[in-house]
Amino acid sequence: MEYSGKQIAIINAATKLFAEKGFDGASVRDIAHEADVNVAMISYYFGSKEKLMEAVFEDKTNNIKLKVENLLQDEGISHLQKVNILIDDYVDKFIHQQEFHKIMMREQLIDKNTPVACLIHELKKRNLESIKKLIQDGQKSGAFKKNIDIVLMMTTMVGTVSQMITAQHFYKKVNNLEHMDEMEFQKLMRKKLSAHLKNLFKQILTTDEQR
Amino acid sequence: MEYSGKQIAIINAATKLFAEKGFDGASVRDIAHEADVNVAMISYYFGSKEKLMEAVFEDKTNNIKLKVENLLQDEGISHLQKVNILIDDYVDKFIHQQEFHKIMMREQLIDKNTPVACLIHELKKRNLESIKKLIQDGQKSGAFKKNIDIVLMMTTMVGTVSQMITAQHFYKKVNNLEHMDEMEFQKLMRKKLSAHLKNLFKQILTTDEQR
DNA sequence: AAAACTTAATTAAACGTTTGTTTAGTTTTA
DNA sequence: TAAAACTAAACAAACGTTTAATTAAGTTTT
Repeated sequence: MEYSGKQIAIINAATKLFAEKGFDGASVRDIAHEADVNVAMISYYFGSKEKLMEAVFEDKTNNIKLKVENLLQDEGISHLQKVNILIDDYVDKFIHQQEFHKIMMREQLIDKNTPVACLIHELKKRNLESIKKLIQDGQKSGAFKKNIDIVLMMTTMVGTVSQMITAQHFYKKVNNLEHMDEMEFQKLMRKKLSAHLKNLFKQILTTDEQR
Repeated sequence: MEYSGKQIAIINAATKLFAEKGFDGASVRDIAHEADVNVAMISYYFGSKEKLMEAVFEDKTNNIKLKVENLLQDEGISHLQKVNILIDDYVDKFIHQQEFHKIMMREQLIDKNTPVACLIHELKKRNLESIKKLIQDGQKSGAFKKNIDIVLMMTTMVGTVSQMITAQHFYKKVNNLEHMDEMEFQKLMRKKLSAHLKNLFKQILTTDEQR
């Protein structure tokens, strides 16, 4: 789908306000004002507020797919290195698209089978399948141990990053990092999260579980 | 604050619907209908929808405080055992009060300094202080290693459990657990999460980080 | 103990806003 | 000059809240 300048402005304004206030909290007039267009343009271009949300999803999910497929083929790097690259990729994507990820978190909390919920479901399933392959490759080669609950492992990755973004003000405050500008702080978060998750994953994947 | 039967009904209805649909998504008429009371009773008893949300928080945060204070004094158990008890306690509270925790997650996503946001902030700060003591005790005794990023560790605990609850339908589906009834599935989640987090925390706290 | 009075609980209806969407008309573009 | 882009205004529906009237419960007076 090719979007005009105004349509892109609307999608970006919607992304910002849906992330800040939620779908019901952000009115179409808010969005139109933020995008600097007439209210009617939203219905005119997207049909409805609901459809606008779907357009946001179609637009933002294109840049969000993990680069795990190319990783699988690569034979020059170790299995653990592949996992580490995956972690870096995920953390990067999440931080650079915070707004959209916040929208995803909200939508997942809703107890309904909306079109958007299905999109998220498919996205997660596709990601999980790829990662499963990557882990199982490592298991076959003996680099990773058996009996890994991959879904639970992914839950920790997604959950840790989500929680960090959600509570970043809290993290800033308790660590006395309020002097930092936004860019600098994002870099720090990225670094800390990556190192932390790589450490955790190494333990999950390669160390024997204690019983 | 002592609440009458109807007031409790309103608070519980609000908790359910705020969790399902969010603050803006749940109308006062929805809530009144769910609680089987007249719409006007909400303003009559609580003043406003906003104040009702605050009442929900005051009511539900009373049963949510972690039992970490008593743990600190106890000298009969090891430092790692204390952490394990803390994990069990947290997982239990989260699963048994899913609805309220979903509300908390949503509220944390909002970029505003609402009274409710302050309540969450204080709750988290208090919890963090207690856990800090518990960890530092273990460090002084030599049971835990130095240089632990406690906030990051807590982010993983909170994040993993949150993510599991948020995406529990997904977890059910990919593990072919859809035949399970709700109670049985909650037991499984509780067990899996506890074991997983205990394993992770043991690594974070006692194993030397690889560099 | 009955009647009178007071306060609290409860209701249906109405209030003024704000909501998402549509209309009918105007301007711009090709 | 026909199609597309755009606008201000109007639309009905839903929103949170208030009102005015009624019922229930409790207290005081006779």
